[in-house]
Amino acid sequence: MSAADITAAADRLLARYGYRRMTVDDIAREANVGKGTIYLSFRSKEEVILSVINRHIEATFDLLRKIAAEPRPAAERLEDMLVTRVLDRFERFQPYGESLHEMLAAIRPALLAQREGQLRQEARIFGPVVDELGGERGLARTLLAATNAFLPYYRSTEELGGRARLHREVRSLAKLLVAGLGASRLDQRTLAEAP
Amino acid sequence: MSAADITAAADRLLARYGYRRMTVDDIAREANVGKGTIYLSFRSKEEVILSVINRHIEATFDLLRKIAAEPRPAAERLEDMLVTRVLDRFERFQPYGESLHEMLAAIRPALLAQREGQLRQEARIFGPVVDELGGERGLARTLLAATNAFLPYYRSTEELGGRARLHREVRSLAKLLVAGLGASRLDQRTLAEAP
DNA sequence: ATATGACTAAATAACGATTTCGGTCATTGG
DNA sequence: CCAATGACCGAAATCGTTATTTAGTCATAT
Repeated sequence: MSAADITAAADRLLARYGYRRMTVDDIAREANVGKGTIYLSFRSKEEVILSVINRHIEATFDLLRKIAAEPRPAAERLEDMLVTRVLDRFERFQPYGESLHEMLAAIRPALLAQREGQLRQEARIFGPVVDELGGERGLARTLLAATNAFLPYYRSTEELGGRARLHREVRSLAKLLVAGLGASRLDQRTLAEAP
Repeated sequence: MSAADITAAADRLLARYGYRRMTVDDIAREANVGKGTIYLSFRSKEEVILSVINRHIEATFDLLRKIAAEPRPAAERLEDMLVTRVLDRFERFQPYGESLHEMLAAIRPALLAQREGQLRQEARIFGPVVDELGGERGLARTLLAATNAFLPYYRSTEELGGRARLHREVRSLAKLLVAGLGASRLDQRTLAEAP
């Protein structure tokens, strides 16, 4: 029951103080539980942080699934999904400010360990919509790779520019990618052969 | 006359020892000049490193210009340019191994300061070829953004996987982007309106 | 002029003393 | 009973200080 409470408490503290100056005792106090209680739900402090991050990522995935199921042309849905993938993540991690990178750096190995699984999961959300358009199986992964450079994980918040600029750039890219997907349906052979 | 020699010497040392354990005295010894001589051509150690990096980047730009000028269909040229942009950079920075990131981190501010200019320069190389295909002015920048996630600057060498995998992924993305560009020519309006 | 390397100030490492913090576990109160 | 706790432990971070290294300068030499 308290696992979610602990995660929520850690999230609040992360946004306020950043990773370095958030101790396990702090989390316990903020969540109104004893320190030991945290270790009934999590194996380590790192796992608590990971849980915070994953909650955000899962929330974005939910949004993507919702868009994927909307009754609109697949092209529109796919474009919006790509934009949402980037913008929702941006908005979710914006509050952590520059301390985000300190945090990501601190748990980098664990993050990398699960990144592949998460990409696979995300590809599974995009897959069916890609299917509706032109079909090549691996293209969902390609779409993700193309938009990855806009994620906070890769660029610092300031490098991403303001929300408005990011929105413009990623929208433009999304349109281009969807257009390419549409075209590839007409000309499958060109895309199939990869040296 | 010796500026190039110094840059070359620094490059050799960087690949061998990494950034941290390469002193200005080391560079002077390797280049067979006195330490003071280095400061006749460069304002600081940082500028020497920057010069090493820029030499590589310029070399890649030369390759791109060459491809842009080849007597082939614009679509083929553009696709190869995108692949080359990523793969040539990969091969050039591969030798530095993991010490690359330590180096990039050390001179990050200077790097960021010139990044915008370099992107503009690169966009100017891609621009004409994009024009030949479908034309939208800003799309060159979009193409660069889409392939940025594959550059060593953003991912660690190991995250990029082996050369073969990187090649496959970026080729696939390049084909998709070029296809999209071709399609956008037929349907300009869709791409023009960005919220 | 041009190049140099001894010199200096500043950064970085080394080190031990001290504090902080993640994780455990014997105790407790519901 | 046993889920929850917080005092406790050792490892790791931090600090204050000294020793060493190194980036950058400049008087001198070629």
